[in-house]
Amino acid sequence: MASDRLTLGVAARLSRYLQVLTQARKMGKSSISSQAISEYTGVNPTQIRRDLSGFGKFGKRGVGYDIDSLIEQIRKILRTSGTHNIALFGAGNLGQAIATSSVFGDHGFQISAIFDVSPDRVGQKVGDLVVRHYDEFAGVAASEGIMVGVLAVPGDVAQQVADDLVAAGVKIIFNYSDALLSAPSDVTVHTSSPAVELLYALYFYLT
Amino acid sequence: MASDRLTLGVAARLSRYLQVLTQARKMGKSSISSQAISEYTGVNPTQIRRDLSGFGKFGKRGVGYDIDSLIEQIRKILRTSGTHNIALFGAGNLGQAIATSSVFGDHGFQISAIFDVSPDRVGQKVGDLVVRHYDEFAGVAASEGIMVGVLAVPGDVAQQVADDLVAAGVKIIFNYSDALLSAPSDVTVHTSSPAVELLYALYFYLT
DNA sequence: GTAGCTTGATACTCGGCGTTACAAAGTCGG
DNA sequence: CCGACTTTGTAACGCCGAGTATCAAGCTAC
Repeated sequence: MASDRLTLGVAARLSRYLQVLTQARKMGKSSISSQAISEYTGVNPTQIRRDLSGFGKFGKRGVGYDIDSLIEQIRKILRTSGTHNIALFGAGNLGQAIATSSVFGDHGFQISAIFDVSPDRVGQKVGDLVVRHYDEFAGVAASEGIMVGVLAVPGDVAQQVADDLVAAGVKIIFNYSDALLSAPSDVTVHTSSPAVELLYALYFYLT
Repeated sequence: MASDRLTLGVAARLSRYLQVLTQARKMGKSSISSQAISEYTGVNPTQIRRDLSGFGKFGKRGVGYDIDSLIEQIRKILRTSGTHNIALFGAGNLGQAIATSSVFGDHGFQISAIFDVSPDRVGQKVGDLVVRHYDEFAGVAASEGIMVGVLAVPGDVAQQVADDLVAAGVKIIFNYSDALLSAPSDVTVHTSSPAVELLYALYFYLT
């Protein structure tokens, strides 16, 4: 079994290819060249071909890569082929935006529950789901085996929620709040920080 | 003039340090060690010290770095000290979430206008701003010198808005929609793709 | 069949980053 | 005042990822 862990760089690039492929498919394309992927990702075309050819011969010379089959192949490589249940915390503006967007669904992540504490929001429908009270989370986590939690809560309660998630066995926390979160080392915390990315982009524009 | 462009890696890390420092300051801390920054960013402490010491001696041995002055120094290095005006497009759930959040403001980005096309939203107040009609954008861009545009619009109109931004001289586009955007090479397009980042995190958890 | 793409593969180089090690400078407790 | 401890600043070394250049093989189209 060639379960050699991919390097960070390869895994990151494969994920990005996946995004481009998913969108290209939505736009009705059926095949795409490494050159075209390069234009959308900024990754060198040779690098792209090397990344892909390391796992098999997915492309057709003179044509490019078949989008549907390439998506499937990359999903296999990343071991994320199936559907993954995720839980969303916070049904405010941000939570609603996430719940009604297709960004997660397009990549095999199904939001299986939304939690909030506000009585105004609990019981309301957001997308296809009904917002449940935060107290119900422990039970849901146990029965559905939630591994990923998405935090769309205010920064001052984010750590508290994160602690509860860790206690319930969640292994990946996606943090949309601006708080810095502490978690055990076996839990992956990813904090979304648009302003930081913006600073970074701005620097390269200014110089 | 030492306008040597920083390498990609250094600029990216400095931006992340800035996020940690900003949050640490909010939590009332006044100084921080490279070790502590490392725990939040995952960057090697030696690497952090090397990044910083390349520009001057900012720390105190035995103590750490003074947070306020380090933030100022990094801002200087990144040439992003001042306040930057950005324009937000789309006043739906996502747009409102962005407008009322402090993530951009904390890093010197001031949202100076919000645009939408829906009559229901135009004229409404979001945060401190009144939503303006999208048609007004060209005029605002000319008078305020907007360089950064944030797209919180549906995917099917994102490219159209992006084209208008390019025409108005915007140089950095931050795309929250799931569409792939085409733009001239002198315009930086950054697409937020949480699902991709999630896939990436999931891969490393599964293996 | 020929011209023109595009993939697949190899060799080479360069640079970023982790690692290790250590001196210098500060804090803290007695 | 002294000694233990912490933390920065700096240098040396080596690995590995990624860009570059180059070429053969295979597919399409005319």
